[in-house]
Amino acid sequence: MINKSSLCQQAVDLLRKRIFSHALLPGQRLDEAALAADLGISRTPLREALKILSAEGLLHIKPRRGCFVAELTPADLEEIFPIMAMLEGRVAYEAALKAGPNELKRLDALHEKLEKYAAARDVDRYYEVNYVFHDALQELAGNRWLQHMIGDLRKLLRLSRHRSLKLEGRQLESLAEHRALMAALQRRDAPAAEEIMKNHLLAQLSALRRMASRQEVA
Amino acid sequence: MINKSSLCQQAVDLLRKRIFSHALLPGQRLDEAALAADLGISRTPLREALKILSAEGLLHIKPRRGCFVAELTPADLEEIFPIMAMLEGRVAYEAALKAGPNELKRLDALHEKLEKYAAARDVDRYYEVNYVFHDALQELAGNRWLQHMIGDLRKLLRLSRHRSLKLEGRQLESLAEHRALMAALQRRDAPAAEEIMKNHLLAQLSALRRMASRQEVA
DNA sequence: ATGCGTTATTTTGTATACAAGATAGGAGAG
DNA sequence: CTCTCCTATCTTGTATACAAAATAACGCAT
Repeated sequence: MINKSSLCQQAVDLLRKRIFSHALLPGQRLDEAALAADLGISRTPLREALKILSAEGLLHIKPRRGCFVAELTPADLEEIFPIMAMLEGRVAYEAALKAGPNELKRLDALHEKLEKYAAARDVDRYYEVNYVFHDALQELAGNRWLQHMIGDLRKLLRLSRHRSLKLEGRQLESLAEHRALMAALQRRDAPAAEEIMKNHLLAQLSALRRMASRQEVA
Repeated sequence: MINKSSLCQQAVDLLRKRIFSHALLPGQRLDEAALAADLGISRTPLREALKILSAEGLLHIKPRRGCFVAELTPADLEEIFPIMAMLEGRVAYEAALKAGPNELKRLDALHEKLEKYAAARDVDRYYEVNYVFHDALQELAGNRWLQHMIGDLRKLLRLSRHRSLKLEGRQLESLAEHRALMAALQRRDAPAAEEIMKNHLLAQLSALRRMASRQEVA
């Protein structure tokens, strides 16, 4: 690991990683002096990093009161997932239009991996490959701003663990949705791809709802 | 004007204003020392402000080389407007579902103003009221994250002047679209409202294209 | 013992000082 | 006269020091 970039950028990267890995928990307060000492840097670049993360929505800065890791409520998820559904749906639409034989091969290879990990009940790898698949699709769509918007929201969603795949039967559903998506892409059926992707995202939200209500009971 | 917030926040607000008013032009380089002196603050809070504006996409920071006002290319607009169309379309959809008699009255009042300023050929006021109308619709939809996403993109679009209304006949078209939107809202026809709003945004892009090609000729 | 007010301490916000990389200008060689 | 390399200067990046606000602690009165 080469430390070539600025300390501010390094701090941003590291804190993001800590937030995503839940080493820093939503709602938690960050002490500047302590964090700076921990990272081995001064408060100046650290504060710049905090401002950046705040602008990204991962932190909330309360003036004169400190910096807190952002929290997503169920109500937030109810808003964010439908937006993601639109954006990712659009990606699927554009990708279907642009998909050449080579790109389809690459996507299909990723899809095969999904099938494999699903069969092996390996939720973590499935999740990971799923992420790569969506990423590959975005690259194929080649819409930088769409990618940017989706990336912003995806970052926010990583604030808490949303492992809807752990819900009984959800992984199979997810896999079926991916299968249908691949079929639509191979048919170059852009509207179908869009619709399937939308429903894929909305199904995730639905699964999360079911998990939440189950936890309330328990 | 009370200076109660932090110097960083004040710097953010002021610089944003300068960018939006085109006192700072896309591509322009910002000298930290000079800017700090100009604002009467030190470089510490100024740099925090620059990081925030960079995260918002209004500035680009090239490490060790300085800070530049962001530029939007026609290609960027081709990507951003369709995304705006989706998001604002969704706002119209949700607003149509939630619209009560009082809210419809308020929107109608704003629409009347639009009609008035259009008749008076007052492009600036039309633009302003148009903005308020879209804002009121977002408030009515009551979807904070949707509002947030749209706000982010709208900020970017303000980097350069996109006065599509100045194009021959465009203002009349725009007005007709608004009229159709109001009608759909009053009918509580959410899908129609969504479609009209989408087309309203895409028509703006189309007008911008026509303006660009006309300028190329000239 | 509890509630309030005052003081002490911690923590954020800002300014200044310094280090290192980038730019510009000039001197020397071809 | 032009190109290159070296040096001087400027600019960004970082650390430290200080001011002001917020929190915590303590004592006092009820």
